[in-house]
Amino acid sequence: MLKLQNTLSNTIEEFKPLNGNTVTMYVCGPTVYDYPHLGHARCYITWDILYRYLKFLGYDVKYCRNVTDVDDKILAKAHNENTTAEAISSKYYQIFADAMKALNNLQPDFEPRATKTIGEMIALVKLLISKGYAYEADGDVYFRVKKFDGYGKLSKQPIDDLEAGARVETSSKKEDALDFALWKKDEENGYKSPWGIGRPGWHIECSAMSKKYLGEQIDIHAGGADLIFPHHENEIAQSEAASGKDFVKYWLHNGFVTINKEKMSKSLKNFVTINALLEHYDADTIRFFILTNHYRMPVEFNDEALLSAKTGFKRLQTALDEVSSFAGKENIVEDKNAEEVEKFKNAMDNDLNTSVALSVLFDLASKANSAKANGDKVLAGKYVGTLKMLMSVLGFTCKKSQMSEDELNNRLETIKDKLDFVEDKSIRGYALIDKVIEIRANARAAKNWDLADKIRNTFDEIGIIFKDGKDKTIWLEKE
RNA sequence: GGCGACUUGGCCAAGUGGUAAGGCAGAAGCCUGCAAAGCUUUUACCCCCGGUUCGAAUCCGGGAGUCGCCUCCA
Repeated sequence: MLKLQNTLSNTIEEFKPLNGNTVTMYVCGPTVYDYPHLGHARCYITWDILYRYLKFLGYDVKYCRNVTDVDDKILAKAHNENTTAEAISSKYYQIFADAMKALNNLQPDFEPRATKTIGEMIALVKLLISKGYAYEADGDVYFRVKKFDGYGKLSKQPIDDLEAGARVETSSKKEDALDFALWKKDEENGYKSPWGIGRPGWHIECSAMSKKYLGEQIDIHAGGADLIFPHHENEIAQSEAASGKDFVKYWLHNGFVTINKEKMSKSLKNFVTINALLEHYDADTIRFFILTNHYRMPVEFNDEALLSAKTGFKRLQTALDEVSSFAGKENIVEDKNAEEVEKFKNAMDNDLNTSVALSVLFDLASKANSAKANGDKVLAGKYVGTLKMLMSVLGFTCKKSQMSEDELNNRLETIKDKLDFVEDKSIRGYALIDKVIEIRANARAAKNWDLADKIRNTFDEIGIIFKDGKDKTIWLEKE
């Protein structure tokens, strides 16, 4: 039985979808005006894993992750770069989408853009006005916070303390300092509405898109913990005031990535972009790094941690590759009833305890390696098949990247003068490597260690390593 | 000031009352012509002080330290 920590109750609750086997899940997506950083990666990897795990459990999941493409920052950037908001948001949406793909996050079932949902937002604002929860003021529309009884129930903020807070934006247009904007007058960049030309407020976007794609009541709404207040609090107010029903059954929030113990963020300028990180570490390493910590805990970024993750993941990858090759395709089977799968599910069921889930993968890798060492292909295939299945549930690519033949030939070119031990000079690419392995195998059989070592050293120069197995030698790209 | 979270071995980390998973790093051994990979073994007075309990890293109280939200923020 899956259990998840619900921010609303601040307790771990059993997960029971509202409607049978269907799960509706909404995640607050990015505002596309800049490069996404590791903090975004953590958030979207976390919820990607929830999506994958729910599907693994057999649920029919409808996953919606919006794109906020109408926003002050987008407009400001467009102004600075002398272009349109559309150009800015399209550019950064594409960068975001590429990053998600590079990280091996699954595509959500719906990925609506705010600018395509304006009609629904206007309808929702109209409804709130008609119910007395909102009011127009000189082209703006504000939500009447004190009219909504449950305000503060998610963030546990006593409304009096909020009011006392000095940092709440005041405006002479508002009836009350706590009221927040549903619609803002903007005659330059706005859309037609009953209140004149303007733009939607940030919070109404998610309420409208969630309602349009998933319905008035949904199972899961997730996002970074920094969205709890005011964003999610305001979403609750808008959606529940409009529908009169509970908006979300389970509110889930992920912790931050920190750097020098401080939250990684745009404003502190202490962020590392996903693209920059991918230049040094592969997607599996980044995912592994994220999964070593529980999703609600902070995770501290530094190179030592990434290096540790890289080595750790490599152990799983090596087991997967080498044991698969040993066992042979016919022996690799997924054993869904294996005790390790049971342990994995127990861990994931416990509020997505991915660090324990990872320990199950190491257990399987270890058992697979041992089976290989004992020459048991059937057992090795069983363990490695199960390992592969569970790695896929966690969203690892499980693909080793083989060097392209062109790249290989480029590298071979730089050592061509040292390949005098290959008689046939016409062979190139992968075939040449195979030939070299054969020559080296013969040299080793003849105990010609000088030649065997010379070959290995020569290829080491171009970043290619030979690993001598029991009955065959394989080559790898050095990292 | 209000609300919330965290403090476990050299580093990271799990642990939801019964005596400390796992990973990285280190050490020893086995295997291998050597190397790589792998296998085996190996290091914890759980921030401090009280309390509850037969028994607490786990529950309660107090203290110290760290962080987050309360403003755009994943």
